[in-house]
Parts: sequence; C-alpha cells; structure tokens
Amino acid sequence: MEKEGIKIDKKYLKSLEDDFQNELTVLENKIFKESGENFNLNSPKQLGEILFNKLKLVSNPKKTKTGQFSTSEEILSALAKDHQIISNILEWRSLDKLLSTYVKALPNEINSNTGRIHTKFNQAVASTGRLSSNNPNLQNIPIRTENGQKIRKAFTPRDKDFILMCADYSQIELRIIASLSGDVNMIDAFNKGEDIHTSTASRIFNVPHNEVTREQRSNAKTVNFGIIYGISAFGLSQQTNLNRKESKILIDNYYENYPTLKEYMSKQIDFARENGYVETLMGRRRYLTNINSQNGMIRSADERNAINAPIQGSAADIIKIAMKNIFNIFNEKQFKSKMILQVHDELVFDVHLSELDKIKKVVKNSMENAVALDIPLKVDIGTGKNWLEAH
DNA sequence: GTAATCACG
DNA sequence: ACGTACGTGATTACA
Repeated sequence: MEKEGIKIDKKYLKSLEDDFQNELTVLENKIFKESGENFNLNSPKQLGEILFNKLKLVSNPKKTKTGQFSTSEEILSALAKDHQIISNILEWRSLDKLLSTYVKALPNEINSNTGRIHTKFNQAVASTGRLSSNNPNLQNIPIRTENGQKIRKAFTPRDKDFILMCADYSQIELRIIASLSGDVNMIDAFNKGEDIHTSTASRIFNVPHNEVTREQRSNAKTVNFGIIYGISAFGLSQQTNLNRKESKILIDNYYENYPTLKEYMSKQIDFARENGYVETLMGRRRYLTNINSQNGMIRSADERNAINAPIQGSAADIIKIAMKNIFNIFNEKQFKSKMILQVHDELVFDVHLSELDKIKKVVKNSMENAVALDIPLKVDIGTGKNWLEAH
C-alpha cells in the first residue's frame, strides 16, 4: 500500500484552495469588524482574550488546565446562538483547518516519480494493534462536512483504466462485542439483520421497533458507542442532550436488556485485575499497569481500556487477516488492481476496470470470512471516480 | 517541547 | 467529592 500510493487531482485542489482562501478572507473581515480589532485568529490565547476579556461574552468562562480561556469547539458552539461572531469564528476555524492541513499540504506530498501520495502505515504505534498512518496521515481525510467532502473528491484512480473501490465493515466493533460476550439479545438483532441502533433504542426505551423516534435512535447509537469505550454516565451525558441522572438510567436499562454483555464487561475487568493485561481475538495483549491503582481516576482509565482494547484490537486483527488473504489472492491471480489504503474498518482499492466484478467478490468474501464469529460480518462495497463517490 | 485544537475510525 | 468517554496525527502558537 505504501509503495502503490494514491493519486490526487492537483489542479482541482488548487482551485479549492482559492475558493477556501476567498471565503476565509470574507469571514476574517467580519470577525475583525465585530471584534473592533485585528488579531491572530489562529491563537487560542488571543481569541480568548478578545471574546472573554474584551467582549465579555460570558460572566464565568471556562478555562483550560493551564488557566487559559478555553475556546474549543464545544465551548464556542454553546455560545453561537447568541453571538454572530461565534458562528463566524467556528466557520473560519473549520475552513482554515481544512485549508492548511489538507488542501495546501497534500499537493506537496506527491512523489515526483510516481505522481502519487505514499503514506506510511505504522505497525507498532497504536497500543490496541491498529495501524496508524503518517507523512501524510491518510487515515483522517475529511468526510463529515460539506467542505470536507470536497477534499475527498480530490483522491482519484491512478488513470482512466482504473476506478476506486471502498469496502467497509458494517458495525464491526459492535458485532465483535456481541460475539465475544455471547449476549443473545444483541446476537439476535444482528442475525435478524436489524438496524442495531434502532433495535437498541426499542429495548432501552421500551417502545416497538417501528415507533422508535430519531432522537431515541440517536441516543441509543451514542450508548452503543459508549459501551465500546467503557461507558460512564458522565461521558454519555456529555455526548447527548441527557443529564447525568438520565444517562445513568439509560445505562442501567441497557445492562438490563443486554445482561450477558454487562457480565462480559465485568469479567474483562476481573481478568485484567488478576493478570495485568487483556487480549484480543488473536491473542494480542494490552498490558494495564494501573488496573489495581489506588487512584480511582487512573484505575478507571485502565478499566475502560480493559473493555475497549479487546474490541478495537480484535477489529484490527480481523481486518489484518483479511488484508493478508486479499494480498495473496491478488498475487496468485496476478491482478492489475491494487489495495492502496486501510482506514481501520475500511479498505480502498485502485481497481482495473476489466477486473471489477472479480475484485468485488474476492474482497467482500475475504473480509466477511476473515474469521468465523457467532455473528455474520457484513461488508459494504462502493465504487466511483473519486474517494467520496466510492464511499 | 508542550499545549490547544480538530481531522478521522 | 472528583474528573472521565477509546484509538490516532497535523498544524499552529508560544514559552
């Protein structure tokens, strides 16, 4: 994958650079006018001074651990409703991030021999066994916002005879925790092919499947993610519109509905206390040296890791097995198509058009059957003339 | 070199 | 009472 690299559309990025730059200038002028002075918008320190000392937007502003005013997205978003300047700052921030980290930086990474970008995939960095990517990081290319999606479009097939293909695991971490725990309620939902978040919502809010509201599904989704992270009532309340008490009730409901999952989580923590490590499906260990710490906060962090590491790590094991099998088949069959990126639960391929049907089958089959769990693994595949379309 | 922020799964 | 979600990397400011 490092050697193959991925092609980007340099001209397109250049025009995007101009668009973003123009928009930033407009926002900048508005912000400075509203502030009554020019300053470095990229300095959280200067920005904090303006917002909270000069304009006095709130009476008791939150500070970071070094005593500086916090101007994080989380803090500013809460103020956006009442102050136009805030929404302009947030917009400027996100646009400037995209411009400096991606639009301007990526073209400089093109290798002059291949005309493509060659990242590094590190195999011994992440403590859970995931890969990481750097120089440049191609595992955090934007996708969530509209402007971010414009950047994804810059990633293309290597030439006119190729097409990009993405294959991603659907809900792999929840499927893993369902399988490892053996919780029949969650296993059932996956086996029936149900939308897992709707299914969870139906259970924890005690309403029929077809009466689950958007908000209920959204909250259930957050709880499902929280479970993977080693949930706390506080953490959940931060991520939802629920307060701490409501969050606790929801978590208790969750455990009542998935009792075997709860049991599994307790057993993982007990195992870690006893042995000082936890392990993944394939036996990769994560040592947890603070699992018996007297300091509650430090101990809790290791307890969350005792839950999370086997899940995140097993997902990493599984996709690595799939990658190895795919690589071997590609070699045997002497395909012209190449595997070019891995993004944790997703593989990206530069596919020769003549091979598309075969490649689709090989990849889907290899990923879905990398290991046998108590639940089927599901893989979604897409193709397109750029990375956004293929997704 | 560290802190703050924010991009992704 | 206290402080908290898991895993990464890049950019920028600033001491």
